[in-house]
Amino acid sequence: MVTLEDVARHAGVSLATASRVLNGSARQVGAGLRAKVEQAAAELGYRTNVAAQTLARGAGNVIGLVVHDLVDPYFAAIADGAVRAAEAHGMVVMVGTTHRDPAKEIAYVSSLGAQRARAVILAGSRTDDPSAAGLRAELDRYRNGGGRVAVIGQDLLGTDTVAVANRSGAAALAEALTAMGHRHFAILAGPPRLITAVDRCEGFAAALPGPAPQIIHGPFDRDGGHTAAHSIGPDVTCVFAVNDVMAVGALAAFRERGIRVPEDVSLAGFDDIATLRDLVPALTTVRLPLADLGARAVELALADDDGPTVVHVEGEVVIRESVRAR
Amino acid sequence: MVTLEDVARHAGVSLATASRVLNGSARQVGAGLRAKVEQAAAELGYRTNVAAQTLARGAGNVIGLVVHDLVDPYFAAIADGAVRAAEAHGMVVMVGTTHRDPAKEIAYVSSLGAQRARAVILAGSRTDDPSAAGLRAELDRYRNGGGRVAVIGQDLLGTDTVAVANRSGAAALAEALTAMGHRHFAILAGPPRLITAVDRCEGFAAALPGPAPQIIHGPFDRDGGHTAAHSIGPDVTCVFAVNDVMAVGALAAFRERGIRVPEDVSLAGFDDIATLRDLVPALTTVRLPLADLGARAVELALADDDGPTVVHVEGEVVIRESVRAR
DNA sequence: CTGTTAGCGCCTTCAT
DNA sequence: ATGAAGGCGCTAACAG
Repeated sequence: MVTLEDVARHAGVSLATASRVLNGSARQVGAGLRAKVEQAAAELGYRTNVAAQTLARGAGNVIGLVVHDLVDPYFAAIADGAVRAAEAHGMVVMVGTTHRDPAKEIAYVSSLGAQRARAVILAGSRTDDPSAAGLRAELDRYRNGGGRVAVIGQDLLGTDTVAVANRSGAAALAEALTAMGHRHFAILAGPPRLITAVDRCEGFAAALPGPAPQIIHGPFDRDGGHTAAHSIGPDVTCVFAVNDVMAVGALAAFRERGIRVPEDVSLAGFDDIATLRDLVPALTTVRLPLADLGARAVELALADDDGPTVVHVEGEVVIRESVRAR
Repeated sequence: MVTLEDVARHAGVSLATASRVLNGSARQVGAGLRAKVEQAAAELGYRTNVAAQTLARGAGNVIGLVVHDLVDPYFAAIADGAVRAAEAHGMVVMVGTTHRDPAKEIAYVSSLGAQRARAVILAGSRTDDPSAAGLRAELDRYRNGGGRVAVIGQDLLGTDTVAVANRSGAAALAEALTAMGHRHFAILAGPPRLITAVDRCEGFAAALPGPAPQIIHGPFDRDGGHTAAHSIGPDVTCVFAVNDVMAVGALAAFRERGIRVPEDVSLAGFDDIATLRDLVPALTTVRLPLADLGARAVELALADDDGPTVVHVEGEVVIRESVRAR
């Protein structure tokens, strides 16, 4: 491994000069020496040792991203946006997947702290229960060490956050559906303590003028939607799944039972997952700028503002074939 | 930031002892001191400084993963497997997305070299053209620096590789389709120089007993399949898209033109993307253990064998509704 | 503008 | 089993 010192010697300059041209920011080196150094570096095949650099500088160039599941297109899209934004800032991202295990989430934050990561981005909403205390403590520790934290979802950790307007988005969807003549709804509501799910569910229900909707809880994924769909009451004309992936599960369940969408029942989701755009019937949903969410979180975490900043992101109702007017 | 030295002082032991307790491998420290150190570390909230550790040890704990696009479920699944496997080895994964830009691929490998990454995993097949020379050079440099590299796809870089049996998988599919009575095929073949695409296309074509198939080139993604599908000849009874995502595009194109699948034409893909499992009609395809691909690549790269190891992975033909017997 | 010189935090022989 | 001391490769004041 060739070191900076090798380069300096080879170029006949001091270590400091070599450092300045190869890594330093303010370019205060004469053109002659600069060229010599650059050539020497090229000839020797020098590579910066990031570990040494990080140690000396006291700050690294990694951004940590913690998601539940990369296979879930929701998180994949967020990760994509985050990676792009990080790259634009000359940072690299380290991803951790928790598969919904709170302990792993904590472990990742801890690990990222050890890496002296510049920032950590948490995607996937925190569940409302006490186990979150551990995470909170770990995050505080991380921040005390000088790290920045940004959360995608809701503002409840007192950090920078990209807040998704789940309530109002769901409400807007409810209104659109109501305007199309629907009165009897069922909500595939997801886990009773998952804040994102609860917000969407409540926002939707609260905006309904007619009778209270049937609420069916279950897992936040495809199979959760599939299972929940089996419990839907007979007079329901429109089903709202709190995310697109669940809606897909519901769609499959309906198909299995010979229930046609949208002829027999209308169906709507939330997120507008791109990979699902070719589904038939096309899913009515609330579009979220997923990649943006990730990118903005990175921007927030990297901006050196003082207090926690909260950015609000609205969804947009998109009516497609899976819903039919009554 | 509390350092190891702080911990040592607080525990009344030497720096070396503290190091051995907190990070070293062979545990050669007395129970008494060990306890003291652990308590001190806990009280002070000590966190290993990975950068310092990496510098001192000369080797870090990061594995680099370079993919084209995290939003593509194919890569997302691979990334998922890689992250899990890495975690099992106490490593973390840094992902880079190239969005099919060869220059970015090189840049990432370079960056990972600077990070002294333990290994880099390259997913997404190398294109056959000369621009690959740059990548090759960069990889050699990386390996000369002591890094391991593993490739997912085909064995052509002389590195550890998880080789996907694209040819034989496609051939098996062709045979199955032929056995169902199909004779006139079209292949949505992807880019003419993308090895994975070419192998699948050729493997399929070579296994056909009847007339030569119509071959239509285009991008390797959803829109590529969509566009290519418009050029399909009138007598074709079965279409093979070289990956599932392209098949989805083709499906959409058929739908737009009122061509029914599988009544009017049969359709098959490759990969068996889980997210697409609920498509209607369900896609006939060749199943690949995607997450395994990523995990195995990590295992390969981490195993300290001597020469390059090549692991072969077979696909499995899965017949679903999108194909109908003639 | 360029060179000297301390560290950054940890690991690891080498003695004891 | 434990401690002392020299680096790992780079950056960042300080001097010239």
